[in-house]
Amino acid sequence: MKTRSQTGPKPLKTVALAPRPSSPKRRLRPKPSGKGDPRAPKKPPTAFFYFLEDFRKTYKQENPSAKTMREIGKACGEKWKTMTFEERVKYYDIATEKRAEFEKAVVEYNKKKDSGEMSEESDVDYN
DNA sequence: CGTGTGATTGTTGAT
DNA sequence: ATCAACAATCACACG
Repeated sequence: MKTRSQTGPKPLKTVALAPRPSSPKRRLRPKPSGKGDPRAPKKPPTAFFYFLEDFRKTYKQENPSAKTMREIGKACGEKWKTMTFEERVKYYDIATEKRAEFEKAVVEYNKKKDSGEMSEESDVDYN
């Protein structure tokens, strides 16, 4: 948290890493110009991400020289589609549980706000 | 030195 | 119903 304005936004995208046949800039991330809630529950990883977590380990073992997620991501996505529903269901189940927990966290998060942490910057821990 | 970018799909909120 | 944004992660580029 610091130097965000100091460093300034870097819209410079050096694509020298990987050639993009077509750059479908899918989603740009507009920076929250407003404020971010420090205790706002973030979205839980999707089933795909859990698969990634497991896949990364395997990929690293077979390819210790694995560069980064970008390469793994593609490999994962390709394999993910080849996986049968039964195999994917395993990860869906995990994600589903996490989502339930996530929703619960949101409720508590709202409670804290109701507690009195509405807009004062007091660093009091209500834990 | 710090941070933004890119790539993957799934989930969710908003309109 | 449909779009857009964000979730983890890591090498690399830029100021």
